[in-house]
Amino acid sequence: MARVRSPEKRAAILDAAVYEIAASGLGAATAKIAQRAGIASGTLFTYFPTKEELLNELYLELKSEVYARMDASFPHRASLEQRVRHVWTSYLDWSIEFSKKRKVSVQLHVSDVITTETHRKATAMRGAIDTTLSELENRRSLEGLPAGLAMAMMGAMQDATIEFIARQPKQRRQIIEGAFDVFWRAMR
Amino acid sequence: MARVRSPEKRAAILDAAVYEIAASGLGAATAKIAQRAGIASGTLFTYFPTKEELLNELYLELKSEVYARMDASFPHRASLEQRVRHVWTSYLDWSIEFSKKRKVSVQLHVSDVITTETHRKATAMRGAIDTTLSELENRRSLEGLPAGLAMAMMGAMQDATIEFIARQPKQRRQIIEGAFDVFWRAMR
Amino acid sequence: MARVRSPEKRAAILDAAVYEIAASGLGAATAKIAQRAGIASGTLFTYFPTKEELLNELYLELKSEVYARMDASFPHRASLEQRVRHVWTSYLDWSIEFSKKRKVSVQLHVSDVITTETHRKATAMRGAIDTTLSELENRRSLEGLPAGLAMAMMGAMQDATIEFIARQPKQRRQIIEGAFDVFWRAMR
Amino acid sequence: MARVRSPEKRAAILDAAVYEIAASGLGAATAKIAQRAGIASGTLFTYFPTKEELLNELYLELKSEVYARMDASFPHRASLEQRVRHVWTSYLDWSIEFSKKRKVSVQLHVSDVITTETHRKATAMRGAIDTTLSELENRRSLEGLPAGLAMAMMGAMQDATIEFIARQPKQRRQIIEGAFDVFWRAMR
DNA sequence: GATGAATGAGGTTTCATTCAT
DNA sequence: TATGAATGAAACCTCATTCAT
Repeated sequence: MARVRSPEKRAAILDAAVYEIAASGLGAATAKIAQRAGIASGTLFTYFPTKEELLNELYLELKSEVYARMDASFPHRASLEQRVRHVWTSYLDWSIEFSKKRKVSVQLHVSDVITTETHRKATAMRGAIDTTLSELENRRSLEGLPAGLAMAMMGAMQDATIEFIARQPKQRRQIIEGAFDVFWRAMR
Repeated sequence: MARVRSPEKRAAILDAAVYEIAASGLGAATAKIAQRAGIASGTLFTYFPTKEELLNELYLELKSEVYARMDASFPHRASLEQRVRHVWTSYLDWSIEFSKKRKVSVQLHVSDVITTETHRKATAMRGAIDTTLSELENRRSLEGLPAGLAMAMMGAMQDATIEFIARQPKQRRQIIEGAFDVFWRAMR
Repeated sequence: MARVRSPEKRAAILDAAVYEIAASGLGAATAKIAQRAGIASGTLFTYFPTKEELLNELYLELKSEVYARMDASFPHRASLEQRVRHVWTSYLDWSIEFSKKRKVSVQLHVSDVITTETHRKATAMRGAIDTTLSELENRRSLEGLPAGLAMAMMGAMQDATIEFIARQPKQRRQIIEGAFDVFWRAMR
Repeated sequence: MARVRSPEKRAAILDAAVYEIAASGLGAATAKIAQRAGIASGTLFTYFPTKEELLNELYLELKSEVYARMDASFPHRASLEQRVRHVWTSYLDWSIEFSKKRKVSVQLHVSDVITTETHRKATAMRGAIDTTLSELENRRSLEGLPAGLAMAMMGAMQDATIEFIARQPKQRRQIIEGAFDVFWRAMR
């Protein structure tokens, strides 16, 4: 049996990628990523055959991390509002705690490197959230609007909110709550 | 120093940049942009000293184009709702008509090439919209929330809406109106 | 030090090398050769310490195969013409049957990887053929010409012939015979 | 008007390519070729878009050089034998004088980088030689053999001859003449 | 002995920018 | 001013070989 591919190294590469991409954009050099991950430049390619694949995997990793976070303490039996509020809050908390990760996630989302297949996989990862969000969409207030719009709007409104929290970190809790109220009003 | 000789060439370069960046991302080669603009590769640098400046100017150009569009038929004396609805609708119309421009605008916004100075200039361009939007923000419903959040939310919600229109172009009008209702409910 | 454990594996590597080199030239990756041979990339180097050695061994293997083929049914007691014709025909038959092997053999011959030592060994392998060919060279018609020229010319003329057979495979026998007549005329 | 692509540089690249390929095979680095040609590594690609194109152009250049050499003092009114002898001798002279060029030409010919299109162009370059060679092929002695075989055989026999001249350069003239006699006997 | 992950030099090609023409 | 050839620093990726397992 030869040396075995180490999950630690894989994780180190993805971590390094977040750091470098946050700093230099998607053009970040694979060599720099490898260096920061503490491996030889060529080694990166035993874990990800091309840069493109690395980026796609990174996207999935980031998405899965947020979803895991939301699922963790999900209040399955709470009221719809409570559940939606949980999604709202936990995503914003994650976004602020790991702002580089969020930044990279957005860059990837906007770019053309993420394949439809990857987008599909990412969507499939939404566990408890999906149930909650679709419950939300069935409300009268969103009648006649395309499925998925509620979720998309939530994401969009969260993204808008984040920038303001970044500028006034001390008012974090207040902004998060206040913005949720705005969102919730829209959904009623 | 970018002494501008022919406004036509300048415009041609910006147009070409939109096309190429929409196709290949911000990494689009200046040489390709020049070629598409029908000029020699070196000439581009007579109009824009560096690629970075080109991108910043492009961003301003795109922003100014949207704002001009909104200002054009702005219903200055209409009700607040009517005026906000105008902003909402005219932006979405522009986004759909010039989807490449919007795509590029988003890419630029997310990336790090746009300087704070450029962002400042872009903000300063909002004419009639600004008055309307700040009127909106002064409402009780947004009390306690940071200034600018309403505008940011509108932008974010529009971006979310656009993707759904792209997927169901025939329901365009209905989605635009429905989504506005959602937005307006949030603002009340 | 290439302690040979399994002759089957060794043979598999050489076979795989023929295939890959025929497809991609001498630049064929050792890893691909190993893969096709059904072994791990590192194992290849247990059998051949360097790629260069592999290529040299491969050259000898191919040469020895042709010579073995010629020796197999060699008409030791036939007339000189009959014996030479046997060499001519059996080489061409082999070349057509194993065209990849011939192609690789030529590539190796032309390149600089084959050492003089290997060339020497290859020459030493010519068994019955050598006797026949030197008999041919002693004829008056080749007087004053360097030793070995007859054999070289035969090889050259065969190589020229092969391409025509490849293009008109149905006339194979006729071309082989006709070309031999041309060659034989040259030798008389 | 910008700087103009200089034929001298193009020639320098091709010359450098001959030198480097003769030394290291077709794997010769484009950077090394550029360096030897006295230009920046990137400049090479303004003259030849890819290495493959460079190699194809190089092949044509070498072929055209030989053919030009043969055409130069071609004895159009001499006997067939005299004309064929001219082709024979002038090619061998060129091969010996520019042995690196010949070596590279052979490497290219054997490899797979030369496209069929290039081969076609190369064939089309044979001027006076073609007329003479086809006259040769119409002789009774080659009846029933594929068109082009005579020319191919001549090439092959010349190649065989060259190696012997390389080993005994002092007997050059004698070997050239002797080998031609052998060839001519084959053609009668 | 067999495996395949790890290495890092080296390969081709691209690109923003400069500058001779 | 306009041109596009020239530059050389990266960029991504491949590969022969080593060596821990």
